[in-house]
This record gives sequence, structure tokens and C-alpha cells, in this order.
Amino acid sequence: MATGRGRPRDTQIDAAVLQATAEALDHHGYRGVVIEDVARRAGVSKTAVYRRWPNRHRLTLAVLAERVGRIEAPSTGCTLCDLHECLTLITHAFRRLGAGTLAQLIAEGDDDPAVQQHLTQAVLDPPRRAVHRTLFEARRRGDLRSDVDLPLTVDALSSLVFYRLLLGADPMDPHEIEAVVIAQLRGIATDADTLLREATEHEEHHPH
Amino acid sequence: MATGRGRPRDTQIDAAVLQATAEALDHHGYRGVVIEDVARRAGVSKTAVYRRWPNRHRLTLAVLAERVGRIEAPSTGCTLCDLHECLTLITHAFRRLGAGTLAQLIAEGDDDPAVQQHLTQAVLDPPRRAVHRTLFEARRRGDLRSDVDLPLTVDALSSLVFYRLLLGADPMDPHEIEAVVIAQLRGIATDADTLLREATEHEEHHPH
DNA sequence: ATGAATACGAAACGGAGCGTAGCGTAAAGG
DNA sequence: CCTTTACGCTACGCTCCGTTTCGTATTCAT
Repeated sequence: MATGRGRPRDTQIDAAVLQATAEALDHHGYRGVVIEDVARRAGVSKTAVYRRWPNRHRLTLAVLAERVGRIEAPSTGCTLCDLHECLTLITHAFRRLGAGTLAQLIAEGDDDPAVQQHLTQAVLDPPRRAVHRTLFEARRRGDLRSDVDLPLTVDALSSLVFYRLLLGADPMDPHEIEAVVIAQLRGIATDADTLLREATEHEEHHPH
Repeated sequence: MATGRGRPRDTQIDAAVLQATAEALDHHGYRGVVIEDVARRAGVSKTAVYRRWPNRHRLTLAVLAERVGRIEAPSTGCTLCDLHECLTLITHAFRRLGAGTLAQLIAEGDDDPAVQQHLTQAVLDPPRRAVHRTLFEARRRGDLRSDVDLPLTVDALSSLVFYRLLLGADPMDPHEIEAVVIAQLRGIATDADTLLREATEHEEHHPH
């Protein structure tokens, strides 16, 4: 890899395989990612796939990481708005991913710590960090009590999104997200009422 | 089935297979439930297994339903205590179940609504109902605001348990459960401070 | 008693899909 | 030119699901 000895890899193959994998993922979920089919649709041999990714788990993660990894924590200064936006972003990103796919990836990591770590790093940490950052900023502004357990609150907020995706009938809708964020804020804010008022004003400046 | 024509089924086989399945589940998780192995350890033919359960998914659910289905909603009259107890029960029941197993079952139901429904009914609904009942009692006592979205609050509380089990490093510990319940109560209670005080008194009567 | 229906065990099978290996060819560098 | 690596093709071994076949056993109905 370091030295350029031998025939260089065809970078178009990487792209084609990732493309085909993404399509299979969207159409049939994780179990639709069948290496032989992916290779054929990419116009590539199975060998070429396995030369780049050690197994279909890692291949799939390579696609998902790009989709989910780009969640940015919003920062408007309005705590309620930021949290709402944050959870909305996560909901959208993971809704496209699909419940079965995520569940399958989790299951596969059950007995292999390395697999589990890759999943966590590539797919689960990014949204967590976004929520954490949002809460951190809020606390820095003095919006949150000082005794709030930040990691636990991160879990409390993001867990709902995953739960509804994995186990619920429907993913979260905007109204539900708002209700949860408000209830949560009442539990951890120094002055929840003021935050709610600020959010209402903010809404008037950025309608819909 | 209605008429007793033909040789009756050996009820010991049912028991032996369920037993063997439970052991496999505890030792190696869902993927350890290999029909051929289960049958052998139960001293039974594979045919006998498939005559009773249509596939390993249903066989596994038959075991889990008995374990998880017996979660009873506590009812001491102390809202905080009841919720704490409720979440603790769920955490214990599902910790034994194992993250990989649950994830695998969810994944398998992805493209088959019937499978998904069986899982929901046998494993996921019981804990949900326990939380719901606990919250319902609390609202009936007037401990909760009247505008509280009960189903959503049920999700908010139980989601955390599942999230930590499926995606987190460790399941919830008692201290974390308490912190979450308190924060949540501040968001939905009519008078959170009084509830907390009651819980403290209750604790003195039922120490440890 | 005899026959139909059902259960049981043993064994073999078909199928899906993962990941690997062997072989011949192609492209790069020393 | 020789070594190294990439590529495609094909075949293979492996695991495990769920099915089928066949001979035997057990029960009820007539």
C-alpha cells in the first residue's frame, strides 16, 4: 500500500461497489447486500470486493458512515430549537437507514467486540456527539442546571429516536419531538419557562 | 388437533425442547439456537421440533415470552418508586435476554409483518404495558399533569432501557434509573417536589 | 381386529450465502 | 525482463435452514 509496486487499484471499482451496495441497502435492507449480487451490479468480480472490505458488515458500514457521519450539531443559541433540530436530523438520517438494517448490524456485533466498535464509531457516535454538543452549549449558556448528568441526558434524548425506529410502529414526528424536548427541558433547565418563551420568539423569526 | 385421532404428541418433548432452547439462548445467544443442536440436546428429532414451531424465530419467542411476559406493574402509590421499580424490572428481564438476541429478532421481523407482530406481542408489549399502567395510576391519583401524552411518555421512559441494552456499553444502573425518572417527573408532574418528598419518606419505611 | 390418522426418529436433500483458493491475464515499478 | 499486485472467472468448502422420505409406533373409530 505504501509503495506503488504492482498494478494499482482501480478507484472506479471502489465507487461502483459502494454505489451498488447503497442501492441494495435502500431497496432490500442489509440482507439485500449479497456480495455476489453487489459485485455483479457493479460490473466487478467478487474478489475485487473482498480485496477492499473484509466482509459485508464492513462494506455496509462504509456506506452508512458516509450517510450518518455528517450530522452537524445546530447552534442557534435557542436551546429548545437546537435540540429539536438535532433530533429531527437524526430521525431523518436513520429513517433512511431502516430498522432492520440497524438491528442486523447490532446483532452481528454481539459476539465480536471489534465489529461492535466499528458500528459504534461509524454510525452511532456521530448523532450522540451532535446531541452532546448541543447540550454542552446549552449548559455553557447557563440554560441547564449544573448538576445535570450530561451523558445520561444525551441517552435519554437520543434513545427515543432509536427506540421508535427499531421497535415502534412509526418514527418520531415533529410534534412528538417537540413534546419530548419540552418535557425533558422542564426536568433539566434552570428556567424552562423562559426557554420556551425564547423558542416561541425564535419561531416567529424563522417561521415554518 | 380438535379430535384425538392418531398418536398424541409427547408433551415431554415440548418441555425438553424449550429447555434446550433456553440453555442455548443463555450460552450463545440467538445464533446459538441451531435447530439441529437443540434437537440433539433435547434427545429429540428435528422433525419433532418443526412439527411444533414453524421456525427458529417462533421457537425462540416461545422461550422469551415466558421470561419477559411476567413483568407486573408495581403499585405502591408512590409514583417515583413505582416507576423506578418498573424500569428496574424491565432492565433485569432484558439483560438476561441479551442485546444480540433482541437485535436479531428485530432484524428478522424487518420484512415480515407477521414476525414483527409476534415479537411485539410476546416480548415488547408486556414491559410497555407495565410502564403504561404505572403512569396511568399516577395520573389517576392526580400526580401528573392532565395534558401529558401518556403513550409518548411510556416510550420516553422505556426507550432508555432498550437503548442502553442494545447500543450502550452498559445497561442502566439503579442510580441512573433514578436520575432519569426524577428528570422525567419534573417535566410531567403537577408537583414534582412533593412527589420527591413522598418518595424519600417511602424509602425510610422500605430501606435499601 | 382392522384401518385411518397422526407422531416419532433417522437420514438425506436442496438451497442460500459467506468467504477462500486456484488459475490465467493485465498493469505498474525496479 | 522480472517481480509485485490487481483483476476476472470458476469452483469449492462450510454452515445452517427448512423439507422430504421412509419405516415404525401409538391412538381412535368402526
